[in-house]
Amino acid sequence: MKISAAESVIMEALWRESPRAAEAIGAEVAPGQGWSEGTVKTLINRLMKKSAIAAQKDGRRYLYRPLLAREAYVAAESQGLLDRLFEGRLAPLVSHFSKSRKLTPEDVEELKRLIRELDR
Amino acid sequence: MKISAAESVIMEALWRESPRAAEAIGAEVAPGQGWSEGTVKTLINRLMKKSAIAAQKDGRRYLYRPLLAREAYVAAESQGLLDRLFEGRLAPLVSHFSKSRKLTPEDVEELKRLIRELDR
DNA sequence: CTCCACCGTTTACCGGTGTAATCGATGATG
DNA sequence: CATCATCGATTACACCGGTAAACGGTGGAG
Repeated sequence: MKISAAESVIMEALWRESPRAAEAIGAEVAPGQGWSEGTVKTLINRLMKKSAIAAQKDGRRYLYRPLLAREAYVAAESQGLLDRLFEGRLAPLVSHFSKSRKLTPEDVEELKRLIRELDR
Repeated sequence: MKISAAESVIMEALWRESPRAAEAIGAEVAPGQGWSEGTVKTLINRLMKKSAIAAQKDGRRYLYRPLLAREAYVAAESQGLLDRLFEGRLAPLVSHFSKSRKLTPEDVEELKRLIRELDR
């Protein structure tokens, strides 16, 4: 099941810390997104219907935690982008960024390090 | 204005070859997507409203061509993914792929080549 | 025991998207 | 010239997503 953009904001909050109550999630993300508490509740419910998160009772409230791992989500999204725009391959994407000069010197340094590791 | 997934199929066709008539676009993409000709027309119209493509009259029909450059579209989509999932930086994305072993030897070779070029 | 505050659930609504049928103009055909 | 086949334009409609208010149960306060 696809996670929408707004839903992913909730997921990110839970990936940062879980389990947490709806109130805590709202407190963290609602102001920045300009959301009301009601919006947070709706998104939590939709994520439960999609089985992306689960709830465990804690007294009178629920604590939520992710069922979908961030790794899996990131992998699917990234692969999707590569497939749609770069024939499924990573090198053309890197090439795109290098051409558009969006790489900081630190990026270049880290890329070099990664490549070196790949050889071992 | 945002280009939707279905619309991007039309864009890709026009990026491959333009200007072209609606019929030619449909002939190329409709069967693969399971679309009728009507669907192609609708998508073309929406892209015109979004000023992502333009039409020039050619006798009794129109020929369409992209106004939005593929480069710009790819750049926006890619940056969006990086921002949402990798703190806006490229290195973490590459790291993600290397960790999940999604890199072919050719990918690694090409990445090395790219990195070498970056130093110059 | 009663009422309230709180929390999750249900319902609402609008705009966008996927998918398509219908309409209306116009060039081609008999 | 009248009719037909074609195109693009208009309209349709259901579903999803963003945003939120209303509803309903229940634990705690008086």
